Amino acid sequence: MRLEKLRKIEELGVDPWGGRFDGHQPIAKIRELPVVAFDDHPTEQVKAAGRIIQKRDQGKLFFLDLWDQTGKIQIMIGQKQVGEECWKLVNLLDIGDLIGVEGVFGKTRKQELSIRAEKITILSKSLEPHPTSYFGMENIEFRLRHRYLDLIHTPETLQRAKQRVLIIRTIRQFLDNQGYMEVETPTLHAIAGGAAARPFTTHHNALDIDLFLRIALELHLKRLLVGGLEKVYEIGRVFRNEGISVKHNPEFTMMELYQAYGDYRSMMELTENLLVACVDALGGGRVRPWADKTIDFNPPFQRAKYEDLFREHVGCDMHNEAEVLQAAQRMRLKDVLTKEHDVRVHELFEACVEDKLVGPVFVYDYPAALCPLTKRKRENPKIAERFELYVHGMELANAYTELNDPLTQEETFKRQLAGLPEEDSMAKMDHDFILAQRHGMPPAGGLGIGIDRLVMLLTNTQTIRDVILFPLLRPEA
RNA sequence: GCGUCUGUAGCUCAGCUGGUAGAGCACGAGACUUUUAAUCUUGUGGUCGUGGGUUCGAUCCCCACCGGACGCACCA
Repeated sequence: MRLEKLRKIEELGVDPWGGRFDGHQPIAKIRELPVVAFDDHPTEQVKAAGRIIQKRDQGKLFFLDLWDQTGKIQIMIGQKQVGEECWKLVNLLDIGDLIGVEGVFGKTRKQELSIRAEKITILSKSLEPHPTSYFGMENIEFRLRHRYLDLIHTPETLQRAKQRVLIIRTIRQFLDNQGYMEVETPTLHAIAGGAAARPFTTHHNALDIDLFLRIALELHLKRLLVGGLEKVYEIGRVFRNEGISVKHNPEFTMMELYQAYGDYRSMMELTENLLVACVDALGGGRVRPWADKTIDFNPPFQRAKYEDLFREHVGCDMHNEAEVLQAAQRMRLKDVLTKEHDVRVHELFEACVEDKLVGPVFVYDYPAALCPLTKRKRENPKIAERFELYVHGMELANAYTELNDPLTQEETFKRQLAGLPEEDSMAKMDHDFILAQRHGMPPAGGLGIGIDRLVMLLTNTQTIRDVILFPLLRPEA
């Protein structure tokens, strides 16, 4: 059917696939121009390009709704006004086609801002019918598999995509202004370290070696600290070969930064300032909606010691091994007996505390065994100088005072390796990294933020797949 | 991986104690130079996710498989 029209357009001597179309204005800008009713003979010449999303055929007069990234506007096309050749073309237009319009800006008798077309240029024919604009796209799978249509026909999807860009741009500006240097480190790793996650495996043919897609940015950025890049960050994709959920996509975007001569306290300040900058950049105030609740981003954020939260919600002292074991058994945690104390502690924390954290709240001072890359407190080596920022039960940021002592680092790597399948261990022995550290790594604060989750929280989006344009889906049969 | 729900026209959805399907929009034809979910007349459009089974007969019941949603598990 549409192929038939395509042929007819070609018979008119017109290229249905268009070409360069210069000098058009964004529709939103056109709508801001001073407006005169068509009956009062406006003279404002405008030029727009976009997609036809609706058509109202009035015989010798056509009304189209033209849509571009910035907005939509009505196009009025009269047979007498555009001439015979153009009129033939207009009759071959469908919803979904891309066109260029040149004409006069004004408003109709019904007060609708419009462009009265003098010339129509077809820029591309749509051979497939588009979803109807009124009913939109309800089927989630259909939207995800046809994100290009979702962006056109679901305003919120485009809105979120734009907000994501704005958030990332704000982070870059914020960090660049503070003298941070943005770098790119490898995504192909020989050892997938820096976090506890199963990596994706791939193979390099020429070298005939297996490689892993990175699960974190950490270890290369720290090598750069050794190399004298004192304030460094990267925003990049990481890959974890694990389950998919409303909070997890196999590939997601991390921002990690490192500041020489800082610690986790300086990271706390920075995190707070950075988030507030993002919130302010989006507009709409610092108290933001989240499902049927709200999130208050007004600083200072709450600060809570891990140990205190543990006592409050689990009901015992996290250092008391016997009580912790009892609590773990009471909660029916799996394999309690085979796990070491700190692991039990954290499983209890996740089971009893996490969901109760409304936040934003900095939870700080973690059991050391959970944190092989973190500096221990000088006065208490069982505690690591780490915090996580929680918002409505979601981990949004993670920061350490970085461990810069290569001897301790080697020990924590070894200790983590003992008795654990390597892929389950956060610390994979990485001699090359330790060698770098042995050349003198500055004391530093480090911070990681899950960008996708940040976008979720700031845009009131309850599922990660709606802040990622193309989330992973199983291919259709 | 387990459990619950789900898959009908391009889109949004009806339907049926089991008798091989309907609407709106979109698309085609016709009328209309101020419509805006345009309207009016009329027409086209479906392997009812796939494959088996039960049945005289399956979109409907049963089984398996393939997608998807949610929950649990996994994931600091």
